[in-house]
Amino acid sequence: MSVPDDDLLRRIALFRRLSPGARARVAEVAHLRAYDRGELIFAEGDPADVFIAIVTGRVKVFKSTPAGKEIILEIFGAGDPLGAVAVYENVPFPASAITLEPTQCLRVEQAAFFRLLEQDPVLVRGLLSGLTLRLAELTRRLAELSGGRVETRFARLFLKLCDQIGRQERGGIFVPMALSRQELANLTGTTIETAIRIMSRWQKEDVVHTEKDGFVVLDRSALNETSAT
Amino acid sequence: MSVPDDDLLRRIALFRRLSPGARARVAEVAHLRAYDRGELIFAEGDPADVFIAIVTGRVKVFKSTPAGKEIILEIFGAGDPLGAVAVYENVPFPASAITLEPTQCLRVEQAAFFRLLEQDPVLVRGLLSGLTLRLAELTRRLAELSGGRVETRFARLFLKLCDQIGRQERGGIFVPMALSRQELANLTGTTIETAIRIMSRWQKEDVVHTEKDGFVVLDRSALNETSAT
DNA sequence: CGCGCAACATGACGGCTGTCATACGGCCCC
DNA sequence: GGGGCCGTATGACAGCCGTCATGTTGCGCG
Repeated sequence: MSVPDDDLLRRIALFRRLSPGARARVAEVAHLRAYDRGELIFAEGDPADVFIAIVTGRVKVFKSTPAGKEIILEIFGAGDPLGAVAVYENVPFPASAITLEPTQCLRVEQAAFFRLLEQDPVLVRGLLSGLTLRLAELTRRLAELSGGRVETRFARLFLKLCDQIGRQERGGIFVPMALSRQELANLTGTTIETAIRIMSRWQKEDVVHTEKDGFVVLDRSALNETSAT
Repeated sequence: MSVPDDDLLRRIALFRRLSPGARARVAEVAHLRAYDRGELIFAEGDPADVFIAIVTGRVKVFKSTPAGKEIILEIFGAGDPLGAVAVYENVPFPASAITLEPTQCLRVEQAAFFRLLEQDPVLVRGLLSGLTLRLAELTRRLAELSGGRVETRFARLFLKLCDQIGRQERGGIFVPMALSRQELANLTGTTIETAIRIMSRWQKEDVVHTEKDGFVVLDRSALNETSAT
């Protein structure tokens, strides 16, 4: 654990708008921590005694279904906060978080986090804004999950990935995120076999190619058609 | 539209904890409005220029899926706020709201609502708490929707209704909420036909009976077993 | 190099469930 | 009373998709 500098704090959405003085106060109580790929940051039910934000890397937040399978609620990247709400409301984490890549996180102990919130109403407002976005995203996914076919959900997932992190590269749109078939299945609420079947067919039909470090979307219009079904 | 009294304001969770003086300020800017059953309060995409809270009655909040069907996100009752986040963030309503029964709502114009928020940090904190609960509920439903069978979701829905508003009555647990088959389908993310099939079978097997003004759960243990599948 | 493990791949099979079609009872309104 | 509409009910049928089973490929490791 080391002390973060101001430049690093500015990378976190929640702290970016703070005055330099306020960020200095944050720096005093924040600690950096590095995680390996696949490392558990917190588990569902753990007491939320620390606020966490991602500096570099990516993290999947997931929840176990009553049947014991897991469903990925969201994939967070640099700048996103983790479990902010749980800390604020002092309730256990409602989901688990595991790194998808080597990841650096910024951590603030609960008591110190509360002191920061009291001093800066801007932070509370920031929390509310972030929550709003998540809520909208979750309702969208809820509407999507119900009733559609799995292939439709896959198409929409990849279209979203393209828009968020895709770059024109390798003869298509390269999505630099390595996700296993199992993780794709958990993102779309299906089984690994179905995920494999769809991805295999798309590989053959040159719609989406799987590579070591991500995916290449070759036929975006095909995805658009499928997503409209 | 009429001016609400303090007793009525205390029924709304968000205002209950305010000081009497603060509540008086709320009363000055709030208006009451009555809705018939089945009346639209606001529609997805409408500008969120008014804060609304339910005084009496029940309201379904729903969203349209890409395929054009509707899925009920939540059913709100007395004391619950409606679209608070949208007003706060000044974004269009992300979903629609329609009354399930004759309903009385309290309305505060956007500008006045912002002034209240500035004067009372307690209100902001209250908004955040409410959001947290909704977020948790939505993630739970998201996990539930993915992968389970429809009958399982029905069982869990009725178990939840029992816990929330059920009373020991009519030889079972009476749930005083009249929901059509279509609404049951929208709550569980299925079609009306499947909803009818399940409810018809449960009627024959004396698990759940449908009545004019709600449902009677006769065999709670059967629901428990089904929900475990 | 052989072993073992994890991820990926493919086929068979069955059932849940969505879709289509039809019918019945209650209610409002003319 | 008759007609139309809405909600409920029931059956036939197809197909997606979950489950089970079996192979293949790639990688780390001794």
